[in-house]
Amino acid sequence: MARPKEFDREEAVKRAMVVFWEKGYEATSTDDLLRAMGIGRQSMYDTFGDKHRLFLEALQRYQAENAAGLMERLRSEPSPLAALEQVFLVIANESPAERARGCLGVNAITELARVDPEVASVSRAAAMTCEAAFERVVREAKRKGEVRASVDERQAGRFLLTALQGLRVTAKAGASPEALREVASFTVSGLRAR
Amino acid sequence: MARPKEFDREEAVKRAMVVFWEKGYEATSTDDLLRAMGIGRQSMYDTFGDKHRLFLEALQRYQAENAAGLMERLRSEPSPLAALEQVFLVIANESPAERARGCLGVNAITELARVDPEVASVSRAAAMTCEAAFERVVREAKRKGEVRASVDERQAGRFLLTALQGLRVTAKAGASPEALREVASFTVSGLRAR
DNA sequence: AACTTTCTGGACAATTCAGTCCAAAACAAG
DNA sequence: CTTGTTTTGGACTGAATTGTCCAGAAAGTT
Repeated sequence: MARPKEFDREEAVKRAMVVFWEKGYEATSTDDLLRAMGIGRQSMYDTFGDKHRLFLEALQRYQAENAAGLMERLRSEPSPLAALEQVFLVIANESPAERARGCLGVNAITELARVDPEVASVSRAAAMTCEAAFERVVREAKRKGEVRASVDERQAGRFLLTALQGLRVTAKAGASPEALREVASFTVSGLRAR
Repeated sequence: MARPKEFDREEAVKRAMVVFWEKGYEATSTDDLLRAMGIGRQSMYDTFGDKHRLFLEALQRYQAENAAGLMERLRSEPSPLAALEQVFLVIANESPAERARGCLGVNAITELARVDPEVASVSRAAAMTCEAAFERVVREAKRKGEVRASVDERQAGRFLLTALQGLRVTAKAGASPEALREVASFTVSGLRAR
């Protein structure tokens, strides 16, 4: 055996993730990444391969964390519909800096999905996970009578993911917190039993 | 007087627009642009200033055309709600290449709004125009009894723009036409009077 | 303590980038 | 046809890009 790495791999990916998140893939230089990760050039290439591989790893980590956060929030309230609304309201209540950052998943899709099959594949997998989570919540909400029985659960799941991505774009475009809150409430209210 | 330009300015912007649309801002090189526009380097710099100015002009032209298309489609059906659904269904019915291209407006927001005030400003203006158009249609739909009277028109307008942007992201992520159609219908059905 | 393996950091190479310069060509007006 | 102005295209520049090389340092193993 020999000398162990001086840096923490997880921590390094996390820091690279933030840079990609804020600047996008193309606009991020390897120097940006090295400075943020606090490691040397060779260490980066040895450990992660190249910029593209590092990006994929950062994206996957983001999607995993994001999905976990989503599911936790969906279980945080006794009322499924209230939890759902909470998921959307969280975006409206973020700090201006966080809202401007947007969603790394959405950013990756719009910047790269067209020409990068690996990014497209990771994004599709993450989308299915989120849709399924939304679908479960809608089913539960129907069971509790919060959502009309006529609502198709799968369609609703897909709709909710689309609405969430749209809200991320709207937030990044600079919409006010009040406007975002209105959209959040409106989105959920479309499902509500009346 | 002296020698007139050999190329058509409008046509050149249109071609540049397509390149930015397909590749994004950072990933587009000036050479890409010159080849697509079919003009020389100096002509481009003389006529448009620089890459950034050219992008802004292309983005503004896109937003103008996009808004005009949206309003036309919103007036294309006797039923406001049917016209609204049409707006969303059009995306689902585009060719795979068109769906993968996404929306230049959305792409510009996610790639640049955070660091480019001019892009942010153009995007906000376009958003207001679209929201207003949606708001008018919702008002008309309420008048005709297609939409519940309890629906707030402004909120609905904002919601619809967000949903449209989300659909553009979902489409770019590779969702099937059927899935997109479902989301389109579901989005509109949330407003429908029952 | 010696040896072997791995990590590290700085220098380096080859492209590629946006933007400028300049000379020659094209065109309108007199 | 001459004159004056503008366009045009190719060569050029300096900076920035990603990725490699190499020598020395650090650590585990025996």
